[in-house]
Amino acid sequence: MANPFGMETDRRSLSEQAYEAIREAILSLRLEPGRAVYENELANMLNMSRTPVREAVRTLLVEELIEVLPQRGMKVALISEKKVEEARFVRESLEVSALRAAIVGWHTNEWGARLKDEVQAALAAQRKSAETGDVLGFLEADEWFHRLLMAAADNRTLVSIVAQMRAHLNRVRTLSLQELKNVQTLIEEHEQLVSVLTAGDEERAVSLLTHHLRRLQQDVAVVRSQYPLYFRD
Amino acid sequence: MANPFGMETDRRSLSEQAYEAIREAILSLRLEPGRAVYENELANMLNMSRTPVREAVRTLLVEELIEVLPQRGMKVALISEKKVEEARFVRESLEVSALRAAIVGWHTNEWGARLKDEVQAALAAQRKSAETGDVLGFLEADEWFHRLLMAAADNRTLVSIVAQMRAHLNRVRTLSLQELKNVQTLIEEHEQLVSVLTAGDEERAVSLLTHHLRRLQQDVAVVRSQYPLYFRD
DNA sequence: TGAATTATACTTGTATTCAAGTCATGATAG
DNA sequence: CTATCATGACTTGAATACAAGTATAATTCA
Repeated sequence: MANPFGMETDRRSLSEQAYEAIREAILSLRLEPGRAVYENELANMLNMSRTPVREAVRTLLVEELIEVLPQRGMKVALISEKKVEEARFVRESLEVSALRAAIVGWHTNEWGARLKDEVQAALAAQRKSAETGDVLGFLEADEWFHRLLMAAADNRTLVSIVAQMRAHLNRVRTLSLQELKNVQTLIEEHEQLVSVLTAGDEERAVSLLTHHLRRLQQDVAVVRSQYPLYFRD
Repeated sequence: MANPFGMETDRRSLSEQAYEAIREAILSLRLEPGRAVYENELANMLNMSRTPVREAVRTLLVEELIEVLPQRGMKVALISEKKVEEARFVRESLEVSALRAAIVGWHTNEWGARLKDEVQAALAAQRKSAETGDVLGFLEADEWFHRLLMAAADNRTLVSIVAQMRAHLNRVRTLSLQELKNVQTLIEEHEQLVSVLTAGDEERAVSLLTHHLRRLQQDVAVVRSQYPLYFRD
């Protein structure tokens, strides 16, 4: 056997590894908005050639997380208020629709029981991250929670689009949560949503979720005033 | 000057050209669902090397229009009933939301006047394509019409996602429209929608649009029975 | 004869090489 | 001193070369 220690080499292609690594670096703001990056630089960082990096960049280009200036270089996309609001709008539309489609099965079918436990786990994880001040962990738990909400709608395409929208929203959220100020409110809204959902009040649930998802709109202006260099327009 | 005749060489990158060409070939069904394709084959067809083809494929992969089987080849994605319904659901959610967001300005602001003329032009184009039996032209005019509906919402992100969803829906529609049977109904629904919209009846407009967009659900089963080899699952 | 094994001819994945555009720098001509 | 034009050091874009996995055909051995 070529690999007696089971030190399994990453069997994902280098392109995928590059994609995930670069994307994560952008979303976590380790690669800050507006920063110039170069294919060679990324390739060296990731110990690979330019080829897989280029393929990863190609995907990040579609997601508008990177911009390429031909023959001049690339840069991490600046945050655009317009783009953020567009993404937020799309997310609200889809997540509300998913909630409406799923609410029937929330009680009746198999989803209900299994989901409710996991929802509690997600909430617990979020509370814990809030206590320890782990912003990144908080956002992960938040994503977990919202994914569970959508799960019952059984629409992977929808979930993946929402995830794509989240990419643009998360950079704002990461910045706005630096002081972990409003996290308590967010968690409370999650809990409220769950209780209304188990009570079966569709309209109230939709209203709560809509309100919850619009909260970001206030943050944008604040964040922009704190980090003007991260913004475009 | 190197080019005295103004024979402007395509200034788009080869990657982009490849992407558009391959995508168009898939959507028009010239590359039929399930057909095996190879990077070399496509590169030869397009008179370029594998490199730009690979970059194009990378994007088509994200859109789920192509599948790659490592070290074995690629194939044009089969039509999936599940995927089609997921895409249709997403489209309905977004297009309805856009309509609701835009309906206010349909009368009042600048959009109204400019749009209405173009809407009539789009409808005319659609009627003409219906007469001449031009399926591809019909779908293009249809897309034009729906783009105009969404335009007033001023959300490019939303429009681009709907366009992505349309890719999966269009293959079904292209097949179902081969006999140009229901086109009259579709056009009439468009006209109705416009008149209700100018009348300012939001709820009725939403109801009409929803109904219009759900029409595809019936077609899928019919198309599948006619072209079973194009389907997965 | 038949099953296991080795060639072989494909494929995609990745690295490397070459081409061509951009920009800053500095020499050069006026 | 100023404006213009080479020059060179970058960049991304694209082509080619090489590596490695897969499936099929050919071959060997029992």
